[in-house]
Amino acid sequence: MKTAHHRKKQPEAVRQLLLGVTAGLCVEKGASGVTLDAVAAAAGVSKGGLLHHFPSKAALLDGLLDDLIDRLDAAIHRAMTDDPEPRGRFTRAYLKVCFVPGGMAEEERWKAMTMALLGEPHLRQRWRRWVEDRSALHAGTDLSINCELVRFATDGLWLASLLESHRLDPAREQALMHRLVELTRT
Amino acid sequence: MKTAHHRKKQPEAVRQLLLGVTAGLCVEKGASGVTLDAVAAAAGVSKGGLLHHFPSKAALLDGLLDDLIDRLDAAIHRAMTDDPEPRGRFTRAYLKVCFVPGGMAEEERWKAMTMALLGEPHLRQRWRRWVEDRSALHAGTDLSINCELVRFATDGLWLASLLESHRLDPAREQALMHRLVELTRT
DNA sequence: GAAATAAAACCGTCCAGACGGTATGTTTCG
DNA sequence: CGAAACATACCGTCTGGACGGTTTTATTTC
Repeated sequence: MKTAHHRKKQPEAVRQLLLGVTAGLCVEKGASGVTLDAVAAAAGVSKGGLLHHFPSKAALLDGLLDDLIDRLDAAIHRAMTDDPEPRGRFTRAYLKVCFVPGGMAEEERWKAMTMALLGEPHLRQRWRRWVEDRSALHAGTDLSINCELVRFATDGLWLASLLESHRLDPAREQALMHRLVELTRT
Repeated sequence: MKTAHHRKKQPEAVRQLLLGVTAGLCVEKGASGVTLDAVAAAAGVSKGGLLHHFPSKAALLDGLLDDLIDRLDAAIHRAMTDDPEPRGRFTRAYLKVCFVPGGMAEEERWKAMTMALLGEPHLRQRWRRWVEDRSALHAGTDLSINCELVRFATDGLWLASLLESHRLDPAREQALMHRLVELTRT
């Protein structure tokens, strides 16, 4: 790829591209399909270039997690400020961000990340930390049994979409969402 | 089957051992830690021996899934026959099997399996088939929104235990379970 | 403001080790 | 014996990543 030399350099764009390609590859070919060669090739970058942005494979996955946690935090925060009712606010935001179309735009990447997460003990721990932190942070408003239930159901729904399990029809999904939101208010 | 005197080799036992070791390795070292060499070493068997029982790595993982699906079906069936109430019977059994201590003894192996499942598109599809089949099979008794909700929550709970997220205290867990069972009856 | 210099953003190659798998023994058991 | 249950040795490929070069961009200097 000779043109790469003469192209205008946009390191941040390349970085994002690499993360996106990593995520996509993870979904399509599975966790074992994520190799430096494959990522570099799919992104139209040499392996050396890839290793310039992320000095190791672990750094690449860590970078992906960092990026996505930031986005998730931002999306949740956005959803929470739109919600006047304090009780169960975080739980509703969590639900909304995960499943309302515009909530979390990068669904594909999250799928990928979840897979890598479950596969790699190190990432698993980092994720666990995030969950604990957020849980403690919103203990004041989202501690009820029902809220906890809703959050677990959200995770379950999420897992189902990840596994591409039986897609329930939209009407039913709508009803389920409504019921879940309802539960956060009791 | 067991003539303790002259039976030195117990191929079936070795087979089970290999599956167990595979599962354990997957949990401890992550999906990438599952290599034929590692499995063979951890089981105290040569790689040739391992490949005698499972002619390929894919066959090993498939075998693990087969084995666990059989166990899951059996456990669910057992739980269902103990339940007099038809409505939501399957959902309650699903919940019980996943979280009552004696329900599903092989928790470690299920954790491993889920990871491998999410990582490998092929296994993902096989699992999806199982979910669809069971869902259709019990459509008569477990079709309500609440049942679906409970099943999703079960998956979420299970995912949390997989990630070793914040272990909620037993009393709270008990309350949550009670609430979930309650929901299956409405 | 242009030349000089530093630094960042890449490329292409090579390699040591790991990995899945084969091919070929050797022991054990019915 | 003969087949199943293992072990040993080995091979081709792939993978992570180290390394040295080249080109683009930013900064300083005069």
